[in-house]
Amino acid sequence: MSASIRDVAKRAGVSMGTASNAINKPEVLAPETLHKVRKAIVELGFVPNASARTLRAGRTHILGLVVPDIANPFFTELAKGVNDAALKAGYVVILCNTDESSQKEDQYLDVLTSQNVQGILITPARATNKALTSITERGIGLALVDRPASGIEACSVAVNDATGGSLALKHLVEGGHRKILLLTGAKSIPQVAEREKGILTAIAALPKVERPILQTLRIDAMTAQSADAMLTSYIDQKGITFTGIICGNDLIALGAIRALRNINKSVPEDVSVIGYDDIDFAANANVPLTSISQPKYQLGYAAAELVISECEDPSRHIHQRVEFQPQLIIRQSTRSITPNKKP
Amino acid sequence: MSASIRDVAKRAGVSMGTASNAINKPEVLAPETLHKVRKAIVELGFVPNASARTLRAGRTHILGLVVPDIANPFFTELAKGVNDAALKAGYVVILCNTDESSQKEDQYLDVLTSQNVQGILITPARATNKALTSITERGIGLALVDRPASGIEACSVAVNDATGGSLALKHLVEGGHRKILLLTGAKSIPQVAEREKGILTAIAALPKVERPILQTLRIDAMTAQSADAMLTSYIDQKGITFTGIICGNDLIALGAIRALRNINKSVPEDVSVIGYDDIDFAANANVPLTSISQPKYQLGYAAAELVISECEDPSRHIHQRVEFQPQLIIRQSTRSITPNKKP
DNA sequence: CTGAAAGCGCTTACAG
DNA sequence: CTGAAAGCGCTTACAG
Repeated sequence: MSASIRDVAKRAGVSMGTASNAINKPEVLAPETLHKVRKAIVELGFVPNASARTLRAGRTHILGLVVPDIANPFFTELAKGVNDAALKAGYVVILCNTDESSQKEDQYLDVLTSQNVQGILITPARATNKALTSITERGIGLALVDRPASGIEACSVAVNDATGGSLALKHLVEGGHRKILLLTGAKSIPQVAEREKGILTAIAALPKVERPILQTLRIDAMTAQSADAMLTSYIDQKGITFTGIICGNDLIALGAIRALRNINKSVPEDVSVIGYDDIDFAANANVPLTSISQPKYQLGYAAAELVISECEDPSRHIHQRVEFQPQLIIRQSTRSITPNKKP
Repeated sequence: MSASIRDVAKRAGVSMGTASNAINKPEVLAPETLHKVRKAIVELGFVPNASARTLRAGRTHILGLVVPDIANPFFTELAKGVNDAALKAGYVVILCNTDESSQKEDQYLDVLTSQNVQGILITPARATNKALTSITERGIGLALVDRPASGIEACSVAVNDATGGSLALKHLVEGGHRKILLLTGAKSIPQVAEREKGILTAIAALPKVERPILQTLRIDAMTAQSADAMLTSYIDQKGITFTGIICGNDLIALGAIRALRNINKSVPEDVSVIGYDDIDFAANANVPLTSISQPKYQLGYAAAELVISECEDPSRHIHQRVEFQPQLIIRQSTRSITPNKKP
């Protein structure tokens, strides 16, 4: 059997209470006593039993992270942020992958509840989930990630997608592009819709002479394959009626570049392509991708901090909405087509 | 405060022990008693406290998954497999990302221990970790993932890396390649060493005339960037002294292709390149990658099943080593340079 | 600064 | 079939 705090106390020649204090409130102990206890802890390889601790103190130090697709690099990075913030605060996180299924989501929410998690971080599969309210009612901390909290008493951490869309558009327009293709997914995806709104707003704000013509091509799945196939057939029918493409994400951008290459068009010489997300691979692609970067890691980190602060001091906690700003990362997949514009 | 089993007992007019039995061993109760207790449970909305239960009964239904880098698509897929298997069996998994740091690994191992996880799945950062033995000694189930168990009493699930290396080599040799560069990481990484062994074995088994000359270039990090930089300077000094490259993983392959492209060499026309892992992106790269595929998801799923079976019935459990076989996936980054060889 | 003692909520032998 | 009691391992007032 593994050592208990009783063994530690015995070995160090102190009481259990003192041994406990050595771990939880080292500052109240005399240095010598502390040293003795620590020595005993090391020698015995003592690890506190979390269940006992929880039972007494009422805190599990467990968080739940619920995401639609952990295979998506976006969520992977986010998960890393959550993990690091959690570890730093002495929390641990249970990972729940829902495959975009609301049913699996509810199932996980139940499991997390029965595990007495102190907080839950979630990017809901759908716009709303009524199960979420019962979470907060049970006194479990909650934070919405990559989606602003709407109609729910909770913290949220998100990135401004409208700004992101506008950044992409402005970059192309400043490069002299006036015929732009928007290659993206279904409008029912909140992020897609929001970015589109940003693009339209940015166009409206432009002086008339600079306003580009915007075509939109929606693809079924936000993957490279889908983008490649649909762009190819689009060009087949219409020809290349644009000088720049704004993509729904980096995978789509990569697919678009491949489609163009297959018909012997190169990027950025013939067409400029801009992605979204700035996934790790974007910088390492054959044509390093210009993209809109989102602070994925920070998104997770901030959300975890928020939930943890709620767990630590629920009474003083105030729900907040944190919003990050996306950032334009210029690499080699876009170029200016305005001759002699800048000095 | 939420109701405790004491409240239930009081309300039902029975003892706590009887109330407990109503939940855990309903068959030993008189039907009437059972009914009374159940009624009280419903009326009070009683939910058992998992920590108390665990403290007494000793099972948390929590698993820990420790990986070096969750951002690596290989481990992401693996994690999905683990999660799915766990959910199916009513377990939940705590994700631990070590960033290849042994220190972080030990830290997580401690946290998992103190959380009383019932089992741990781990791909250790280094060849051995003495902390692992103390895990099994504590009665925590253990499975080594993507690494055969050596010197440790535990289950393991791995892919035969020697076979993988040999598959890669044979593919190039069959394509007529006789000058091959092995572009990989440090030999201290078990997988790297094992694949290399497979390559050498395969060479030795070849008829003398077919035996290729093998050069080896080791890079610091198994990333595209590192591969690009080091291959570029290697070629700078020696020129292109090979017709094919076997890479340590797909990221390296992607970096190699970029390096070649920068000096106007194309793949596979000038040089054939073969990757390893067959990550999702491999198929969608600009030059779709020939690669050695590993059953990532299944690796995780199988390992989780093994650990869970150990948790469920430790006495009857027998440690086993599961080995999967890698598979050659031929795409467009390699080609045969033997003219008129095949009909 | 340290120790003795109560108790977190539950389960589990053990009597009866 | 049911109840009284011990105890899982820890933390936390409370004395001293």
